[in-house]
Amino acid sequence: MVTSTSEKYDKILQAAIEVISEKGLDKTSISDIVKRAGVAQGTFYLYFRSKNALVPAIAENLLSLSLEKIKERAKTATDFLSTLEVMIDETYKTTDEYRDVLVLCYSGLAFDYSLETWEAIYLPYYNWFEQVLNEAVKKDEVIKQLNVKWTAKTMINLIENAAELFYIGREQDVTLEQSKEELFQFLKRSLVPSM
Amino acid sequence: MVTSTSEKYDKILQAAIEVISEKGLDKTSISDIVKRAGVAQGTFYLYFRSKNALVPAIAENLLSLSLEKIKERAKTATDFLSTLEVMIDETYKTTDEYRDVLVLCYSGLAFDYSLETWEAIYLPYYNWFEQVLNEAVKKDEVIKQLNVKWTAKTMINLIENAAELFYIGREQDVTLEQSKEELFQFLKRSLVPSM
Amino acid sequence: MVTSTSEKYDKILQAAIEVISEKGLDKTSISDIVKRAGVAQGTFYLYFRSKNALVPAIAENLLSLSLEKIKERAKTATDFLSTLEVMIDETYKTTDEYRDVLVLCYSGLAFDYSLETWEAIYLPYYNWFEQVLNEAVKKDEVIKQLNVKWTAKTMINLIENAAELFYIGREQDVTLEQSKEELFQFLKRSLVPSM
Amino acid sequence: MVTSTSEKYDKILQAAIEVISEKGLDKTSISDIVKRAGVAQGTFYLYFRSKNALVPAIAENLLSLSLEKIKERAKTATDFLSTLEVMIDETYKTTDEYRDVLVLCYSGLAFDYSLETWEAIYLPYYNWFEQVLNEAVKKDEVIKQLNVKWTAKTMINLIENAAELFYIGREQDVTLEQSKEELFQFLKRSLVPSM
DNA sequence: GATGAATGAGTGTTCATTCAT
DNA sequence: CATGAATGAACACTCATTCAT
Repeated sequence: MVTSTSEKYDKILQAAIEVISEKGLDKTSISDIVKRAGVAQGTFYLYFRSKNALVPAIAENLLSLSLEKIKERAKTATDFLSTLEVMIDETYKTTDEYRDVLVLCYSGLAFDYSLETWEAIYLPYYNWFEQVLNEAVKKDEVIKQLNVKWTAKTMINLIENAAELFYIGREQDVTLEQSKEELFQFLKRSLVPSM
Repeated sequence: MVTSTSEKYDKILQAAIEVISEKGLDKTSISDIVKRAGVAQGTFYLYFRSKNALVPAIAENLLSLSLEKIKERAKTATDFLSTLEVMIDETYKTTDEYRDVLVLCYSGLAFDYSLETWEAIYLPYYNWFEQVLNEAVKKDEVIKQLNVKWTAKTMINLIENAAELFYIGREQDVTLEQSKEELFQFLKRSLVPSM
Repeated sequence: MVTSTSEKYDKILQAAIEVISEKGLDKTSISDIVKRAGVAQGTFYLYFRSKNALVPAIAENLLSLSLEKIKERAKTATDFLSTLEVMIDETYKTTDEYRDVLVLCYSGLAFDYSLETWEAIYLPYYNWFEQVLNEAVKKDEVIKQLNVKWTAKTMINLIENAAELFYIGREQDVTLEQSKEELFQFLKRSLVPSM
Repeated sequence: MVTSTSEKYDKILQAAIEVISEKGLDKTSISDIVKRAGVAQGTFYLYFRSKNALVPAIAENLLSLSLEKIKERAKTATDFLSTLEVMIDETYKTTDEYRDVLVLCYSGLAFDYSLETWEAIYLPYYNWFEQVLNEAVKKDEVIKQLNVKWTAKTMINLIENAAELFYIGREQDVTLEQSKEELFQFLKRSLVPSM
């Protein structure tokens, strides 16, 4: 996953995100994308091996943006629960903004990519959150009997899913605040010592 | 979602599940499916509006099968946690058996279907589990301060995701038993009163 | 061209005229027609050998209707020019009412039918008008140096074409009355002795 | 109607005229055409929006060829009747050479094209002949009481129809010379002052 | 690097037609 | 006569990809 960021690469990637948001991956043609990006048909293939190669690239782009923001805001968080709040809030925000492209990314495996690709994309996020959990364990902010690796992955997935459920599945039973709060409490109960 | 179960419909659906399991949706042609099903090309379109219409149909088929089994086994469960165990166990089993088709279904929204379709498919499962949760609340088996609707949806999603993570994401850090146990404890801590 | 007029035959033919008027021949499927006619798919083939067989059938239907009316009204015409006026008027009327189907019929040969079919359809019209012309010659109402057969065919074609030009080609330069009058004078000048 | 004449465009168009002449439009597949033209399947769609888009393109091609020749030969014509003779002769020739494709073109409206398309194709022919008629009026070669626009259109149509009737409808009653002569006299009587 | 004309394999879908009931 | 489920051949069209410039 080389993030060779040239001007054209970015143009194409952003155009792809836009067009796919509007039409869905299937109905989006390379022709649509290059037209929007303002480059030639062949130029696409200077930056992406194939149409399908877009999906992980988009995912990486969005996920690293999102992680960036989370890390930034988490700097000011003094305890684990504040960090958790930041993660939830930021994940909901990203999901709201990119909901149409995110269904692609969250379900990337529905497109025949090697797991390695996706592991690689999520690794920085997983690693960072494992670290957060480990520190929380040390500080007795969360219970000790956790498989940290499993918990990190599962929680990240759960948060993404809850957001997806809210924005895309359009739960009509709860408000945004209620959804986030319910999720927060759900996780807190599971992780934080009763007293 | 009319479950008009004619002989041909079933033949085609089962053939589709088989072929898609082997080749993935993209690389599966209608021709592949009808050949396997032993019907004519045009017959497919008597039962499915389009190729994409297969996805919700498959999802409904698998989910209702799975729910059937869960309900059956849950009959013998005396308390909430036993029921939870059954759900987890059965979800992992289904995911194992149909992993390649399930990525399609779990990520159904990546294909341009109306949410209504998916809501309708999941509704029986959601409804059943809401009922289970409500009874558990009554019996003080789980905490009272739950938004039952939200919790039902989220838990079902979480269990599916954990199974997907294990089988498809191929977690290498935990065994099957560990994964299920970790999940069980995670949910138990969040739902069951401390003592 | 057997005009075996059964109830279903008529239903199907009328339905065909309606649907083809709306969607054009190409985009009209047998399925559309039988649905409109309220009969079963297979029933169509009890009355028509194929989809293409509809075109001459429609043509015959419309042309014989039109000829019927012309003959009826021509009975009261005392001279050749009155008869000509009736032909023009009635042809314009039919063209107006069935313009969308008539393009099919007027250009029937664009569909691979044997000329014999079309000759047969037009024969009664040609024959009747030849007779009219012959009588007019006898009565010195038209010039003598005419090839009657050629003139009959050509005039019928010309009248149909002028009507088509007016209604379908949507001439914007003349009114309905002007178009008919211009045509009438055009033919009169060519056929009627100067004094 | 952009006559972007690139090499490939011409190759495809000529191939289409040939194949359609042999098999008719319906039974001609794009595959037939591109094989004959020696280009790839997809190349067809770089130059024609669809299969049906061939029809006006062919019509324009043939009509402009025909008009070219008429204009050329008409240069030497000293009076209106000579010009008329040229038109008739050339129209019969074109109809003879391209009879199978011309039925398509003469009946273009049977294919769902906008009238504008056909108006545009015929416009140069109409315009040229209107001019011819106007000059003839000035020179007292034809009668004054003509609606020139209507007459131009109608005469062009009539000539085309007479030729079609002769070659395609296979009149068996007259020879080529007789048919042309009959037509010429028919028009002459209608247009030229008696003395 | 950038272009965009050309490629041609690949496939979903339609629909006229048949035939067992 | 009537039905309508089943057929399966046939095809227009798309589009990811390449490559000469």
